[in-house]
Amino acid sequence: MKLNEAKQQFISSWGAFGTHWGINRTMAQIHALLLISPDPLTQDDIMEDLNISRGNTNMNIRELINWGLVDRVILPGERKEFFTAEKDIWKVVRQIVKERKKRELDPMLKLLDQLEDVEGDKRDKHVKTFVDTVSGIKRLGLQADKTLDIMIKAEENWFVNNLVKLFR
Amino acid sequence: MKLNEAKQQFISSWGAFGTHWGINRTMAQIHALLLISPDPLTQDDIMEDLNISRGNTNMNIRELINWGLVDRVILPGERKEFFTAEKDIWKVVRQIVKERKKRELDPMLKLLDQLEDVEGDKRDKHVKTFVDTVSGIKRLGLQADKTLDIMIKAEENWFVNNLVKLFR
DNA sequence: ATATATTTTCAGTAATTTTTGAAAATTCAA
DNA sequence: TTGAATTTTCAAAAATTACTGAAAATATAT
Repeated sequence: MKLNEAKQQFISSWGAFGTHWGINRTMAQIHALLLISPDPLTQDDIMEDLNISRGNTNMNIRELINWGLVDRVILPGERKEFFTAEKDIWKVVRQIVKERKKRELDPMLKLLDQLEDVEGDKRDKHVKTFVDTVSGIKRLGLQADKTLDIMIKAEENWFVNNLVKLFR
Repeated sequence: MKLNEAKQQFISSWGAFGTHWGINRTMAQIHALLLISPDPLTQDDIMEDLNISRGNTNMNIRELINWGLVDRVILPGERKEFFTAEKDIWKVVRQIVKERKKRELDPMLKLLDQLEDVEGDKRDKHVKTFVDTVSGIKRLGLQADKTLDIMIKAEENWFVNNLVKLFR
């Protein structure tokens, strides 16, 4: 396969995967493009490569920066801003985990705490099933919380070596 | 908080969380409703509880069945079909992991395999960055694949006890 | 067999999300 | 300062995704 074809494939598939994970196609595609670009790109480079509008490009780059996946780079002597993505995939994954944990898991645990002490008689099966379900989810959520925290701090080698050995 | 209010909260939040993970709101809400229902429900029960149409209900129940999260139940003497959700959250999580792995991770690994042997000179930095990125993702993907396979087979206690002890 | 209850399908509609593009704001060099 | 280059914003349009409801198909009881 030629490089250009492969690049197209990669970008388009990365975009499709993104949509299965609640990430919009364009944001995922911009990320993909930057991942495989050896040098930083400008907004215009990205617009042209992906055939998208300036506004769209701008918004999604900003969002990627918020997620901590892309950095603004100022090149001396250049007027335009450049953008670059972290290339170390393990760092990327940890960053995504960190953000999603903060944005989703933490609030969910807070909610479950409130729901857990619903008033009512636990001998009522409706109350019982509700409380048991909520408690079960919370228990697993707390577990995940701990595990992910450690994962966020871990080095890849540490993770790979230890976790995989343990699980084997 | 009263039970009914708590139920509403739970269902609506579960739906919102779903949308962040590429699952449609209604499907997640039906799942939530069944999770907290002590007894199996009919399509009509679900329609009424969630205020959604028959068609919508039917399609999303079917989808939940495809995901292995909901079962059809025939109650003796009853004409209508009933539906029930697996209540053991650990089983639910394993089932979701299993399905998403099959639907997403496996195809992605297949694609990466193809992209990895793009033709071209690795001294060209464009080729090099592309291949390095793809290889890096593949390496992590294979790792995840192994880990998730073991997780799918694991008992909750086994998982919780061992993993958490290891990570502590 | 026939009638009735129940489930499934799917074309059309509605809601939501994403994208565009032009105007406004900002930055920077001279 | 001024003005050109660049970035940002956001209302309107387009695209995508989800939902409805009625008709068709299927199942069950008499």
